[in-house]
Amino acid sequence: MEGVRFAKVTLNRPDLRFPFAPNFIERMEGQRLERLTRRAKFLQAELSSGERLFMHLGMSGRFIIEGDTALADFAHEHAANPKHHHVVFEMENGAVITYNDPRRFGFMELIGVGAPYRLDNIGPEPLGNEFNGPTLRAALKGKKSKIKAALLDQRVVAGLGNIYVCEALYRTGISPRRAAGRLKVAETDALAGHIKDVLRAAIEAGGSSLKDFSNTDGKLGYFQHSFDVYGREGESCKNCNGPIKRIVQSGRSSFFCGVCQR
DNA sequence: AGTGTGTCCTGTGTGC
DNA sequence: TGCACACAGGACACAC
Repeated sequence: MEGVRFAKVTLNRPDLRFPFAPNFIERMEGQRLERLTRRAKFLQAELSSGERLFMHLGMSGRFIIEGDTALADFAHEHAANPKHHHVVFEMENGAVITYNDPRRFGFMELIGVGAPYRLDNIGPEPLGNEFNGPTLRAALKGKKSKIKAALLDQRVVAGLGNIYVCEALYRTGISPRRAAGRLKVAETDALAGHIKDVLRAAIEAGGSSLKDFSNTDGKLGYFQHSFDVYGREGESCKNCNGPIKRIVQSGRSSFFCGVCQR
């Protein structure tokens, strides 16, 4: 899509999770997509008009790539139901990009030139140099919230979700119930390292496919087979053989080993 | 500043 | 097989 103009934009409904921006189609058609990047869990398209289109897949969103310039080997392993085709981008080079999202937890937001966006004040990318033991420690300083909630807070570190927080805490041997501001220096150092490690391993495995997640080639990821604790309630801990527990924290499941994680 | 709850939706898996 | 129900990768609003 980079360097190519939007020839035709079709909206099959007035909203996803949020309503589409006013005059969405008119503001998109004819614009060239200058750069396509990612920040946290958001895709960002910079348009030649200077406006920015942010796209979030929510939990069930996916893009389908078709047309005469589509990657030859692009194909989803499970077909999408066309009744959830909500947005279609027809590019000037013949590529057709369709956004499909059964649950409609995803969204697209078109932000005017110079206007602020909700990503402006989020934390560092976990795989970047700005995220490390000392910066994590600084972000957690004085926090009374649980470390589980703190790591899901995008202002602390951007882009971690429920799965990888559970896995990183297990690898570090830290209970999800610990107060975030009371971790020791050695613990925040180790935690930052394990966060990077688990993300790198997951990316290497093509991501985690719980239901129908696909990576950017449309292929299923397989990191779910490498989970140590996520979704493994009642199974034995790989380290101590004790049972993996599940608790609910701020409405989300936390999986952990009560013996290894303190 | 925290925590907990509810909300937006549909699809899937489980248990009866 | 049919049905009811719990639960799901995220982010936000709101009450307390």
